[in-house]
Amino acid sequence: MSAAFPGAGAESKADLVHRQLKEEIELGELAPGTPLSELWLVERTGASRTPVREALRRLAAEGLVDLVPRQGARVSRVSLQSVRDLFDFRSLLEPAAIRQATEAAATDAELRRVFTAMRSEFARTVRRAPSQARSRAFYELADRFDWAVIGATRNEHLRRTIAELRPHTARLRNLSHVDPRRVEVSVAEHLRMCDALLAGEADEAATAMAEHLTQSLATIFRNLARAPADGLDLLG
Amino acid sequence: MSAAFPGAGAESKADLVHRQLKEEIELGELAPGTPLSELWLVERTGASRTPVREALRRLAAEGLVDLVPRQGARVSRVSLQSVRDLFDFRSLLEPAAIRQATEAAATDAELRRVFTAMRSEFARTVRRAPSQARSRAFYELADRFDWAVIGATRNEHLRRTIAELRPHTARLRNLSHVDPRRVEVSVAEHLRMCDALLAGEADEAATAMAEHLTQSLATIFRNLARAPADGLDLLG
DNA sequence: CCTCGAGCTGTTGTATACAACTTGTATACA
DNA sequence: TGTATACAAGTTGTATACAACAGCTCGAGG
Repeated sequence: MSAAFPGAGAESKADLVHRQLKEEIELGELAPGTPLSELWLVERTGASRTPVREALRRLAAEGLVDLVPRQGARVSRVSLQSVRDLFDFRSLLEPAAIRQATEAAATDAELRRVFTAMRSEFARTVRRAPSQARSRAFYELADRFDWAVIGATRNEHLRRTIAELRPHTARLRNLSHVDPRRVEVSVAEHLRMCDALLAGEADEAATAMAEHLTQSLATIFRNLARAPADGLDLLG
Repeated sequence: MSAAFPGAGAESKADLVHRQLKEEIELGELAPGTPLSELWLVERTGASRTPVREALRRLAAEGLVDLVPRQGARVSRVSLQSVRDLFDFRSLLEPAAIRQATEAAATDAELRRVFTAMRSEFARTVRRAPSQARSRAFYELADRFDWAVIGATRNEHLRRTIAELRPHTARLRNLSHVDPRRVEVSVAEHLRMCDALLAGEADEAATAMAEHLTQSLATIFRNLARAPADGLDLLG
């Protein structure tokens, strides 16, 4: 019983290429602006042009690839303005999402269990000595937190839209350099969100999320001013 | 010089099929649930399977088509829950958008001119005697208003997301029956939005938009309860 | 009467050949 | 020297053939 529902067992080649490329773009292995010729991707992935094209089109719809007709695809560029836009938009969506998650948790014991466990993990993280490993562990945990919030979001459109923004955020993190001191503060922000969510205080949770995003953006900009990052266009 | 920027002059067959299908779905000519076999679309449009597939994939990304792997595409279904989700999401996005538009108009004379002209048109509409023609004219005008707001939205993500929701809203209007009395009220709501926007009162504009959306949803549900609409699943 | 399975039919997934276009280069000319 | 033009290489857009899979009918067996 490997397939839970029809068509779930098999991953099409288009899915495969899409997933691979998405991952590489997210990790920054394919830098912004990198040309993605269909033929090159055919050689690289072993698939034929048809699934490669489909993957590129899908990535373009997600904003990870810029597609110019009759000219080809490139990994989408990242400008200062696009970073601002991304975080402004997240500041609109994610407070609303955590508000819905808070309301959902009020009547869903399993959800409360998940967030309680996460709260413990965040608390453990903050007691560890600063290190590369701790930073990695924290961001992995923060990712799981974000996905949990997304999963608890009732509104289909809201859920899908936030999910689509995540690769952009992840890429930004992998393109810029991590500030170890940021981890301390960010853990505190996540603890605050967990507490509010578990206490059923939707407004407080939303506020905490908004401030968390504001702080994240500020940190990114501060670090960018200091260390003019690798794959970023600083035009905007 | 018909092409303002590279690749703008020619519309690919994929673009064509996409646009045609989108329009037919929006108008309700292709009812929710209608199967969209690739071969059938090939016969219908004259294009080959490759562009047809691309169009279907794009429509699926926009949520207008449901795509089941190895099984095919259908025009996406509309449930009561999906209508609620749509309007809840719009209530989150569009007040923010009109807020940005209001701020933009404060420093953009051309934008003010556009909205002033629209205000006049709305005022003219309200003085006409109720009729089918007036309803059509009003909705066409309301559409232009929405697009103007979208166009004045600074945030790229916000703009794209709202634009992507519009076909869903339009389809809903074309699937259900128009209530002539709603026009009266809706015109007033649009006048209020125009006034606030032109006066530079962003909060008032946002509030007006939020209430407008609330009223729209309420009307749709009221009419649906009375006249169980044609192409809608009433499961949710 | 019901269940199960083989085979058929029609569908989507994939590969590939061909057409149309864009860009860069080399050459001719003012 | 600068400019325009024709050619060539490489790219994407499109059509189509083939492969793999899902659903169905129909008959055999219990």
